Formats: sequence, structure tokens, C-alpha cells
Amino acid sequence: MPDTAIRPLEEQICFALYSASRSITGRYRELLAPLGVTYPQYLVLLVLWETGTSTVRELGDRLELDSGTLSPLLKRLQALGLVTRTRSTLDERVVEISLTPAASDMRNEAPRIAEQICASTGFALGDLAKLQQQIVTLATQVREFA
Amino acid sequence: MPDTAIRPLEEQICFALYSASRSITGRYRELLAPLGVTYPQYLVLLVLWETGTSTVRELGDRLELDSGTLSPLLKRLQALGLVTRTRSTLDERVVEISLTPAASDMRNEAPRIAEQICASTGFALGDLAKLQQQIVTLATQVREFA
DNA sequence: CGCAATTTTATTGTGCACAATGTGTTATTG
DNA sequence: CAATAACACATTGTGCACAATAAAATTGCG
Repeated sequence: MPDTAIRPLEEQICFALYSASRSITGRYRELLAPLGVTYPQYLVLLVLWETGTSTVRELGDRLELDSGTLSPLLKRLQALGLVTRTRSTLDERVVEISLTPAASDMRNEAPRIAEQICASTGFALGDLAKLQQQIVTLATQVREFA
Repeated sequence: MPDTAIRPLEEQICFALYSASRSITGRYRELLAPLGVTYPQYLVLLVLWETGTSTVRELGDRLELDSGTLSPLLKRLQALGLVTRTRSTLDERVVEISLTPAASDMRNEAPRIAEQICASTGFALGDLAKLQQQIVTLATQVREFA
């Protein structure tokens, strides 16, 4: 009856990525619950643990998120007492995001969380790195398709 | 200075999946714009093109989404004239979701869209299938970790 | 049969994503 | 130097995700 065969959901790369991403986020949800932050908030902390201070724009470049997502998210992190937001004096357009001591302390939890995530995948670290590289390549291709 | 090294964002599997999933969804956004549906709505149509009719629960099982996501989404599909929602007479709890003729017609567009997505990845179909299988395995592991 | 547990869907509330638009600031250009 | 463009961030509106709860129907068990 069908004019052309359509590959079922479960065999399409798009759904695999969509499903896997949500599964991982769900696992992070459990691991991050004691810290009181969400997965996207944790990603912001990951960048700040590395840089100490970043502008909203730098965070957006790194996480591929725009101010429509970051502005309210950063306000919530500020409300949690994890970051400070201060206008740059050199360029009044720029807002600098910095870690509070409370957030710096949380950094110690990060390695354990990453470790748990890797363990959850059931993949050896080497295989995980190869898979990760392939996915990055794919995403880059798709993004550059324009 | 840091107590323990933290792998940067770009080297973590979680961010690769998160980023890749959003990149693919973005590509679908372009391809689906002429049809007037979102990517999650398209996933529902994919299932219905296969089954003809499904209950909300069956759609949820297949897409791994709960009624909190599906109920409003299905109402929007109904408002677009793409599905009908009818209470089952055998079991009054169940709502059957069926395609309208308009949605059945849209099915012809699906193979072209899937093809374009695969092309965007820059991967050969064989490599894509292998990668897809690995990602499914990973997601299954993570989900079963409980 | 009667009633508690289960099932199915809907609703409410929170937090992303993302497009579109607005606002103030800095850079550029004629 | 004034007009204009470009930039950084915020705001608004829409649509997912997902937890928690509620409501109605069915099932199962005594």
C-alpha cells in the first residue's frame, strides 16, 4: 500500500540521537539532584570551572545557546547563589558571569559525576572516545550544511 | 590549582549527544517548515504512518514520551487538522489517535526528508547505520542502569 | 459482588530551546 | 562628527520535556 518504504523510528539516526540525549540527561538529573542544578545549568558551571569568568556571549558560543536561553538560566543560577552577574566597565554591553565560592566548592563533585555517566554507558573509555568523536563529526557536518 | 582535572565540555560524550541532537533537530526545522510541523510532531506522524492508528499510550511507549508531553502536542496536531482523537468505546480510558487524509498525503514527503537528513550528516549509509546502532546500545545501557 | 489497586489520560508548574523583537552601547563610515 | 551599522544582552511568545497530581475507568482479589 505505501508508496515508498519509510524506515521505522528505531532505525533512524535522528531518533537515536534524540533518545540517547534524553537518556543521558535523565541520568544527569539523578546525579545532579543533590546539587540542586539542572543539566544545562551544570554545563554552564563546567565552562566556568574552566574559565573562572566568562561573558554571556562566550558561554553561548561554547554551549551553542543564545541569550534567550542563557539570560533566564543565569538568573536562576544567580538566585541559587552560584554565579554573579556584573556589567563590564570597559564595555557596558557585556555581562560578566563569575563563580561564587559555593559553586567553586561544587567543582569537586564533577569528576565523580562524569565517571558515573561513563560507567552508565557500559562502554569502555576508549570506545566511548571514538564514538564521541564520530558524533562530533556528524554534528559539525550537519551544522555546516547550510 | 584544580584539585582534579575535568574533561572540557567538548570531550564529553554527554555534550556531543546534546549538541548533535539539537543540530539534527535544527536541520529538521528547516525541512519541516514547509509542512508546518515541529520535529516531535513529525515523530508522531512517523509512528502513525506506520500504524494508521495508535493510542496515546502506544505513542508514548514508542517515543518515550509521557502524556504531559503528548497531550498538548496531539491537541496541536488536531488543531492543524492532521489527527483525530476519539475515546475508545471498548475502554473509555483510552484515546485513539488517527491520521486525517491531509496527514496521509504528507507521507509522500517523508522519504525525501529522511534522505536529506542522511545527506547532511556527510556519512555513508553503512557508517551511519553502525553509528546509529552504537548510540542505541549506549542509550539502552544508560536507561537500564537503574 | 465490593472495593482497593492499577491503568489511561489530562492538567499544572518549572525549565529549557529558539525565533523574533527591543534596548542600550560601541564601532564604523561618509 | 553625525548618521548608521553592528553588537551584547534582555524580553516575549511558542513548543517541547518531565515531575507531580488528579480524575475517570477497568481490573483483580477477597
